[in-house]
Amino acid sequence: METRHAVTARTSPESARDIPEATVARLPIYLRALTTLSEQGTSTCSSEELAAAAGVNSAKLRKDLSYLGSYGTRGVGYDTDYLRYQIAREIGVTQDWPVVIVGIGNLGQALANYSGFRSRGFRVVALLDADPARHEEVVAGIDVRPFDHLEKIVRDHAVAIGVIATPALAAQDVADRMVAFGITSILNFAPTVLNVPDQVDVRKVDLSIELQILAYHEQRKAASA
Amino acid sequence: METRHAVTARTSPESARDIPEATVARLPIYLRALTTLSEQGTSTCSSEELAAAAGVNSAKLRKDLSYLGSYGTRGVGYDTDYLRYQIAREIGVTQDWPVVIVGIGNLGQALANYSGFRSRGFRVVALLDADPARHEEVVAGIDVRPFDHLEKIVRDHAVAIGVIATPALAAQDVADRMVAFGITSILNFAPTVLNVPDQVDVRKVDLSIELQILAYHEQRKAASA
DNA sequence: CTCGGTTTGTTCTCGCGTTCACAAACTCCT
DNA sequence: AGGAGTTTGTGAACGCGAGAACAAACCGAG
Repeated sequence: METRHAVTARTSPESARDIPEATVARLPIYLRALTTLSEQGTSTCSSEELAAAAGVNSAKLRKDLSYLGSYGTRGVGYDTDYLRYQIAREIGVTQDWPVVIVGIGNLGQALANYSGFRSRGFRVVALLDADPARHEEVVAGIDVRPFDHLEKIVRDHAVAIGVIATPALAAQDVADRMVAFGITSILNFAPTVLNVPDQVDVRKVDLSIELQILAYHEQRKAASA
Repeated sequence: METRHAVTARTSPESARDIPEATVARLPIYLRALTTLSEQGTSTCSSEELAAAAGVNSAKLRKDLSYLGSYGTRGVGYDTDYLRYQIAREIGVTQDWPVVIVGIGNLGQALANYSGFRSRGFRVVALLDADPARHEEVVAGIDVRPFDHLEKIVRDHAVAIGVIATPALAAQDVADRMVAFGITSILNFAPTVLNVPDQVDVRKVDLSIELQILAYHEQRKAASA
């Protein structure tokens, strides 16, 4: 986890409170649970209900929400749609985030096709790949373009978020260029530790690491049986 | 995080110590870093070097490793291959883990093709999908088979780990059947909270949640600029 | 208007994880 | 053999997050 810069001193008065990292990581879960509840026609929900839908403790949920403000009504609960909007606004998904994906292998294609991005305020503005053979292709309705176009695309669309879905060897180079062209948040699917400046946020998703963690616990279960 | 059952009392004498969850989550990272170092011809490394390769603090690394035992030499460092083997053994990836993947959409295909599984002790023994139209296909050299075959496959191959890459609506049902047939570890890519018994471990990977977390920080950066 | 029931927001305590700092242990050089 | 220089392993301090518990606030009935 990157150390947050302690420049929380004198920003805009209303968004000054900083939210614990653990809470930030759960807000999207609450958002999804609220959307589900809303689609089921629930207009009001208690912290108990919402917590159950999100798979967390109700005390934790209430504490998390308290960092955003007082959006509930005691004795009643939370207005589903109102709370949903407040969380979405706090996360920042009420606005549109242009995203560029680099590396159109199996995973890159899966990401490009993933409808969950678009519906949550993320718009894939470009798919890039180093392999010229792929530049003919169209994936998810988007042309695959040469990696060289990165700079122009980032500039033209004011892209702040980049996704790396390349092989491990290429990842650091891709990250370096992304940073050089002004991208400040990277979601990395390549199995490598990325080296980036402090101002740049990196989140890593590693499929095989998750499996290995499961294997460890599985081994323990087998050993104690 | 599921609460660990406190049956640590009288298990096999050598693997009795329990390793903190946070450490377990980092062991695969160390494993990868060690493999990289080994491939580069490094036969010995200090905690400082290894920590740099893994992207963590060297004190944290040493403490993590101390839970496994005393595998280093003071004044010298760690033997790369030896330490690598010890971590692999502790995680459990020296043995072979049969894995079944359910849901062969874009993501399922990406997972089936991911070479990082096989090279780390995971073997995909079956690809299942509910859609009959896909049962003709062969993905990554493996036949796609009907979801009904799950029970037989789990029994025949003694599968303990299942991967869910279906749409959100199908995920809970798939999980229920996996559990019913004896699977005790689930890696869930579907954007839903799964309900499973306590003995079953679930890990969740959610692509859009990671992006939303980045968006939150990105918004903060923009606000304080 | 008051009172009982309900649910939020918050305070407090506890445990886990991170980090510092240092003693113990090893190597190498003289 | 002895001492200087490294590097590990760990004890201790610190900070953050989880959960319990409760007071404050709201609704509705009488």
